[in-house]
Amino acid sequence: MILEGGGVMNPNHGSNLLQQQPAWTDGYAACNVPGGFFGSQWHETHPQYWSKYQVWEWLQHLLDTNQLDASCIPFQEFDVDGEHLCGMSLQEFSRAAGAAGPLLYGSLQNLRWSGQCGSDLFPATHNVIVKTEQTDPPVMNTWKDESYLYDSSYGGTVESPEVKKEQDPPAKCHPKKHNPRGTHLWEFIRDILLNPDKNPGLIKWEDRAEGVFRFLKSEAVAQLWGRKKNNSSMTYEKLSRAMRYYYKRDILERVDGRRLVYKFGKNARGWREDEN
DNA sequence: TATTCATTTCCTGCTT
DNA sequence: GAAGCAGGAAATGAAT
Repeated sequence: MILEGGGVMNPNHGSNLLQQQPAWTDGYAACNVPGGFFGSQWHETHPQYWSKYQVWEWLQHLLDTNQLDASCIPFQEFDVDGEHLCGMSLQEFSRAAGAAGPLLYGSLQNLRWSGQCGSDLFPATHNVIVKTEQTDPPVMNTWKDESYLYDSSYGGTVESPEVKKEQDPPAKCHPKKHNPRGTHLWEFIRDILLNPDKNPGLIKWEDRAEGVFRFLKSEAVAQLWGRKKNNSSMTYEKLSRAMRYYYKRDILERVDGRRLVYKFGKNARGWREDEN
């Protein structure tokens, strides 16, 4: 292992990450295909010009910011590019995503016409004037300011736990108990597995029914995770350490004798085919 | 301000 | 010898 500063722990690690150019795009250029994992980020581009993967990133962002389980949004229903997405009606969003449909629709319309997804995100869903054409430029540089990210406040249809308690039995869509930092690593891994068309040979199921999967490009996954966390120094070695901590929490189970193979445990949710 | 949580980083030893 | 795994220890940063 090569240590920063000649083997001494660098006290400033991560301090300059936002200025650093992600180096991983070089090493995995084979994956840098249109609509793949390595294009520009969704918030840098107008929704009309999103690739399928950017649509997926946007969905993931909504899960993160609204503290929703991945089961709230069936990603397979959104196997479309930005142009197709922008053409979907509120009814189509509701049909595809159920209770989360209006949230998705409102967020998208907000992005399309105001270029923001801040705290007034959801109210826009009720007063959206659907335009039939637009000529916004593909790249909206103001969106590069990510200060709006991780804003979880909106007044949508997904009720607070307090409201839920007095109403329906446990619904599919509910806020997470604790997930202040957005997607957990295991959820990130799971979502790659659940979206094989967005997963250019990074991870594959070994036994779908048992939740056994294998890393095909371990370092590429680590770099992708690092990109999500704004940490360009992420490696598979570090990622795998985080994975091993999941053993204690029964989120993952050990698979003895097989390299790069993991198995979802009883506390991992949303990976089973019949769960969505 | 202290605590908790979910990593992240570094390390040693072991296995493949 | 390289790569990966296991797990201890400490650090980090955001949320509570």
